[in-house]
Amino acid sequence: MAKFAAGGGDAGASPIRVFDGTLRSFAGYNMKRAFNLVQADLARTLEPFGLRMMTFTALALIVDNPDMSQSQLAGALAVERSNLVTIVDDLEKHGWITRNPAPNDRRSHALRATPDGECLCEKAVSAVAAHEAKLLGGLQASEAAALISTLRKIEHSATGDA
Amino acid sequence: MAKFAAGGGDAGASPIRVFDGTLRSFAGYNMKRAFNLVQADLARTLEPFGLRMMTFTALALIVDNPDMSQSQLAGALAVERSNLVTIVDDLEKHGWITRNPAPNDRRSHALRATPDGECLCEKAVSAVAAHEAKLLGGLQASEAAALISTLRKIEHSATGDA
DNA sequence: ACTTATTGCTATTTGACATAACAATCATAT
DNA sequence: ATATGATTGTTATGTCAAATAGCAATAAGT
Repeated sequence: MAKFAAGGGDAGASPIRVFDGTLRSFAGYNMKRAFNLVQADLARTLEPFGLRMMTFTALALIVDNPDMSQSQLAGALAVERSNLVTIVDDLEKHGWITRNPAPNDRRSHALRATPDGECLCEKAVSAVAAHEAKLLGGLQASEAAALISTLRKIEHSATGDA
Repeated sequence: MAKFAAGGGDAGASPIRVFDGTLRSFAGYNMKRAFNLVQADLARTLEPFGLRMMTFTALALIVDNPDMSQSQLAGALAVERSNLVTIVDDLEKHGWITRNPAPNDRRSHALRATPDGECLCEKAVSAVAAHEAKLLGGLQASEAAALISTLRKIEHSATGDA
C-alpha cells in the first residue's frame, strides 16, 4: 500500500540519501512515519477477518460497552454520526452486532455484539496483539510501556483533560 | 476539525464513560489518538503561513536537499509521483521553490527553494517547534527524546531497515 | 537500432471525512 | 397540555487526500 521510507524509496538509480534531519527533530514527523507503518500492518492483519481499522475499533468498543448508542460510539471514535451509519451497517450486515431498541429513548439504538461478533472480536484482538508484539519486538518491555504512557500524556495535554 | 476524545464527546446527556481499555493496550490505538491531536494542532499552526502538512514537509525537504528530483521527493514523502505534482505546483505558484532543468537528465526537475521559500521555511519550522514544545510541555526532556527514539525504532523494525 | 524503464504529468476513481437537511422523538417552558 | 427547541439516526451532498491508469518525452540497456 505505502512503500514509504525517506531515502529508502526506490526512486530511481540516484543513490542520494534524502536528508530529513530538520523534520526528524519533530515528534509529529516521527509519529506520522511510525504510525503509517503500524497502520499498514494493522490493515493487513484485519483484512482476513473482513475488518477495517474503523470497524475493528467500533466492534471492540461495542463489545466492551454493551447497549451504547450510536452517538456515544461516534463520539468515542471521533467520527460524525452520519459517517458512523456506514460502519454500523457493515457490522450489522455481517451479523456481528445488532441494533436494538433502547429502553428509555425510542430514537436511539442500543448496540450489542452478537456471540459471533464477540468471537470475531476476540480473535481479531489476539491477531492484532500478535502482530503488534512482532512489530514492537525490538523494544524493551519498559520501552513499549513508556511509549504508551507518553502518548497518553500528549493526548491529555492536547485535550486539556482534567 | 476533530473533536475527538473517547467519552469526552458531548454525545448527549448520557454520562456513561466509554470504556476503551481493550484498545488502550495497543500502541497503535494510542498513536492514532495522540497523532490526530498533534496533526490538528500542526494544521492550525501552518495555516497562517499558507502551508499544509504536506507542503510544509515537502518544502523542508527541498530546502535541506537542493536540486532533488520530484521522484526522490515523492519517495521521501511516501506519495505517488502523480499526487506530488499538485504539491510542487502549490509551492512553485507561491514562489517558494522553482523547477529547474536537471543537468544530467532532461526529464527530471531539479527542485530548489527560493530565498523567499527558505525564509518561510525557517519561520514555519520555528512556529511548529514552538507549538510542539507547548504540546509536549508536560513531558520531561528525557521522555520526549525517548518517544522519538522509540518511534524511530518502530519505523526501522517495520521497514526491515538494515 | 530496438526495447525497456523512468520522469513528470493528466485524467479518473475511490475512499475518508465534513456539512446540510430531514422525520421521529425527547426535553423543557410555559 | 402545548409550543419550542434539542437530540438521534439517517440520507444526500460536497470536499479533499490518495490510488490507478495511461501518456509523451527522455534515458538506459541490449
